Amino acid sequence: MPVTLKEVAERAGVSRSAVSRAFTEGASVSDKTRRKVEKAAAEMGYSPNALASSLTTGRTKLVGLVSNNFHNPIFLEVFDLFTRGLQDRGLRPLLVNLTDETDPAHSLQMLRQYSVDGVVVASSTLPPSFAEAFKAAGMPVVHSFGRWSTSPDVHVVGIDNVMCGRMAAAALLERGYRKLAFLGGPQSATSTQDRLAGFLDALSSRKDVTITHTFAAAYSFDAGREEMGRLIASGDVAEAYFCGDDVLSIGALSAVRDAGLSVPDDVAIIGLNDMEMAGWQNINLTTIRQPIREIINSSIELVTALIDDPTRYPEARLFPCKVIERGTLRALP
Amino acid sequence: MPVTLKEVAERAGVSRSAVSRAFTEGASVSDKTRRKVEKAAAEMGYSPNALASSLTTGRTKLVGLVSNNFHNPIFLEVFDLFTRGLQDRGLRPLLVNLTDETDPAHSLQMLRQYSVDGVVVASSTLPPSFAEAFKAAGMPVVHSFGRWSTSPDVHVVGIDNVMCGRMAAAALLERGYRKLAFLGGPQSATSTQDRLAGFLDALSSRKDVTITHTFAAAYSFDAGREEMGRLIASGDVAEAYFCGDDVLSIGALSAVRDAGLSVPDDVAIIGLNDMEMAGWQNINLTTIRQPIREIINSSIELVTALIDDPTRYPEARLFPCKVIERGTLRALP
DNA sequence: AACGTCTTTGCAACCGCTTGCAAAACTTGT
DNA sequence: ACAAGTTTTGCAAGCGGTTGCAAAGACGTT
Repeated sequence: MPVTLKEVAERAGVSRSAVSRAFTEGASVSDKTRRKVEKAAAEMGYSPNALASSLTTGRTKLVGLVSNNFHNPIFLEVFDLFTRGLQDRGLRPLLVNLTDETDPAHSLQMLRQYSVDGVVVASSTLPPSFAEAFKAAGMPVVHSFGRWSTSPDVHVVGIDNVMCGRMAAAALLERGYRKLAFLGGPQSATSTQDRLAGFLDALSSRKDVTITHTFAAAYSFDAGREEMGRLIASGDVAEAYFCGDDVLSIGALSAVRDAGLSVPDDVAIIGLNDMEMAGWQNINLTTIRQPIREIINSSIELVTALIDDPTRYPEARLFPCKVIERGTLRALP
Repeated sequence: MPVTLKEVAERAGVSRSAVSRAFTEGASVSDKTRRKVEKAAAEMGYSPNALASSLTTGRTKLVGLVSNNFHNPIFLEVFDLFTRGLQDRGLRPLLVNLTDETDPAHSLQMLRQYSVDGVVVASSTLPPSFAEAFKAAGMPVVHSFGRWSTSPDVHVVGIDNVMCGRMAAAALLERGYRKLAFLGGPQSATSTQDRLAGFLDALSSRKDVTITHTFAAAYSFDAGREEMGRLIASGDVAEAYFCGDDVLSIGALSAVRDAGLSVPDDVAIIGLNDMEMAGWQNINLTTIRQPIREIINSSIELVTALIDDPTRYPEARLFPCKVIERGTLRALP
């Protein structure tokens, strides 16, 4: 049904190679034949079949965009930035939803079947084994929002979660809070573990502060609300909470207010991410901003570089976070 | 680099056709050779190149998922459901982000280059011309969340927006509100136009109600907040608002509360969509539920049917909506 | 053992495009 | 007008598969 190279060639009165060359950047064609070809192509509405050409060039311009975060609103922003960034560079995102998937084998196979040029794993909750499996299969991979390490196995772009934990601790201390707690996301997520580790580490030498920690079942409103509800019901409420993520914080906030407690007077909360919603006037969450735009641009840049040079030595790119002052912590003294 | 059919054939000691057949459902192969092939394939880690086979079969199992709604949180749910639904049927979503894109030509070309088997346009704000352009190019298309019509040009799956407008009007009337208003999304969106039309129509015969309407610049929190802020500042506030969408409603709610007015006593609001957030305790928005899960499943089912039979006559599939009672309208008398 | 029938197999052409290579067509210089 | 050099061109093979067709095999009858 669609027009092929051969038909254009016939119409333009040139060989198939000529047509192919007219559509390939930097190929050797005279202006004259290029024009003939372009004219014929335009008349017939021809555009080259990217899949067929991938067969010989070995490039599909397809990039696997793999994630399992389809319930945290910040990921809508993530998908927006990724898809546009990729499109701008002529790459096409093949979206892979890994919700409920525990074994990389299946997704690996499908990414292979479609010979993607590269893969971006965008998730802070997916175990590193996914990115590693893709890499082991020989694909250029970057794990965005993955765990930092000094000698990473795969390329990682994200933030230093340990540092964020420290930063949260410092912010709470500075403001005079002494009875502190960490309300984390899923305990299995590396991001949760690291944030907690940093938080605890920063406070370890302080004899005057008490610290507790618990985990919510997921990075979601309901999980945050439920966990905070449980804490309140148990009677053991801290002065200030570092919540593992904004959406969790917002759930926690809801539970706090439902219990008739006020924020930040009775309970203070600092989140992490700075998703759009955190700035909404009716939420107004103090939080640690994760520079997702930079992370994503860097990830895209890295994956394209990796496609050109697959032997690059794995690196970790970290971006600095900062506290965004809003209404759920009291002001600095 | 990856293993090819030929290598497997050599290892298994059979012809290339035999290998191909061993991997094709319903092909004629004896158990004996199938086993030989499977063994060799497993040992070598072979999986067939979907792109190469698409060349002869004419099927890529790629489906274009086209949208421009990357700022309305409900679309994260939409993407989740679409990607999983497609994956479950062995189809791969090729995501196309149309933000800032006004001309279908560009996306059309890329969908053609990748010879997608079908296209789903998921948007209530994209003009019908996109879906129509894809269809005109000969692709099976369904427009999810598109405008209903008795004789649609392309297949449409969604809700009856006019009916929703009527439903909102009825809900407000029933509860005794008489000074009503519509706060719509972008005026250019067909969904906005239809919701308004239904709303006005249902109230047209009522001499005892007053109706006004305005439009927000986008389906977003900020736009809703800003528009409602403007209305409040102008002094002309209605008793009850039908907002074109939940996220708009939540923005409006924020403006109302900031102005020191109470909901639903001073100002009542009913939204549309019933996104997850509408149910959050700190938002608790009365709204009209749009059954997105059904819409999406039906869309997927329709697009696959369309792939099998591209001549199907365009149909519109509408799903019923219903009012979800929460806290932003007063109770029924 | 010879026959007919049904299943399985391999050959070879093809899907739409790219590309190394050698021939053809231009330039340029003399 | 010719040689030498530089572009530009087409041929043909190949990318990794599929598939129509005819030959080969398996099987059951007689």
